[in-house]
Amino acid sequence: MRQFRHPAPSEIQLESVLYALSDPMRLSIVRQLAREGEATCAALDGGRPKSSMSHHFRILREAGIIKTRNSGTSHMNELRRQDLENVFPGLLSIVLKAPETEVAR
Amino acid sequence: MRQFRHPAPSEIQLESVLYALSDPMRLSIVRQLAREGEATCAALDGGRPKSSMSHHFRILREAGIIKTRNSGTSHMNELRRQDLENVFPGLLSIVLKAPETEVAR
DNA sequence: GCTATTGTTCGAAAATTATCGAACTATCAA
DNA sequence: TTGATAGTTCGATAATTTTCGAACAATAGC
Repeated sequence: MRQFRHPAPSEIQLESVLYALSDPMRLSIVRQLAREGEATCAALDGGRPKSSMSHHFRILREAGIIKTRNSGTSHMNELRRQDLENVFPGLLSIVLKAPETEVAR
Repeated sequence: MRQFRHPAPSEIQLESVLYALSDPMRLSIVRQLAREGEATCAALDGGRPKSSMSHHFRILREAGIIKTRNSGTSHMNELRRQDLENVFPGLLSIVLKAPETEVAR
C-alpha cells in the first residue's frame, strides 16, 4: 500500500501517547504486540470491522507507539520499544505490567 | 459542600488514569500539585471558567489521581501519590519527569 | 489480465467529551 | 441575616472520537 507517517522520537508527545493507550482496544493491541513481537493487522483482530481496527492502528501509529511496515499485501506492526524508552523511560513497561482488564466485544 | 467519590485503590483503572492524564489542562494541574503538595481549585486556575475547571477536577478525582477535601469554603486537592504508586508503580513519576508542553489558553 | 487478500480511506451517523453561563449550595465573617 | 467567596451542578451547544459499510489501492498468484 503506501508509506505511513511515523513521528520522530522528538515529536512524540506525552499527551498523545497517554491518550492512545487509554482505549481498551488499543491497549489490547499493544499488549499483544508486546507478547508476540510483531503481528499483522489481521492477527490483531479485535472482533471489529477492519475500518475500525485501522482507525485504532492509526492512532497508535501517529502517537509514536507502533511502527507499521509493508509486508506483501499485509502490514506488519511492532512496538517502538526503544524509541518510547528513550522518550518516556519506563512508561511502556509500567503499562504492560498493569493487570489486564477485559476488552468489551 | 459535600463529600466526593474517591475510588478505592483496587478500583483505580489504568485506562481512566491514562485518559485523565492525556489532557493538557489536567496534566498541568497534576504537575502543579506535584510541585506544591496541595492547592485549592482557585489556586490551580487554568484561566477558564470555574465550571470548566470543576469538570477537569472531577475527571482527575474519579480516575483516582487526586483527593479533594473540604477546607472552609474551598476545596483542597492533593495527588494520591501513594495510592497511585501502589497500583501503577512508577507511572506518576514518569509523567512528572516528562518535559512539560505549553498549555493552550 | 483476473481474482483473492489485506488494509486504507471516505462519508455519515452515533456516542463521548469539552465548554461555558446561569443557578445553586455551603461556609465564613461581619 | 446579609454579603462575599469557593466551587458544584445543570443544561445546552460545540467539538472530538468512535463506529461501520462501501469504495478504493496495492500486492500476490494463477
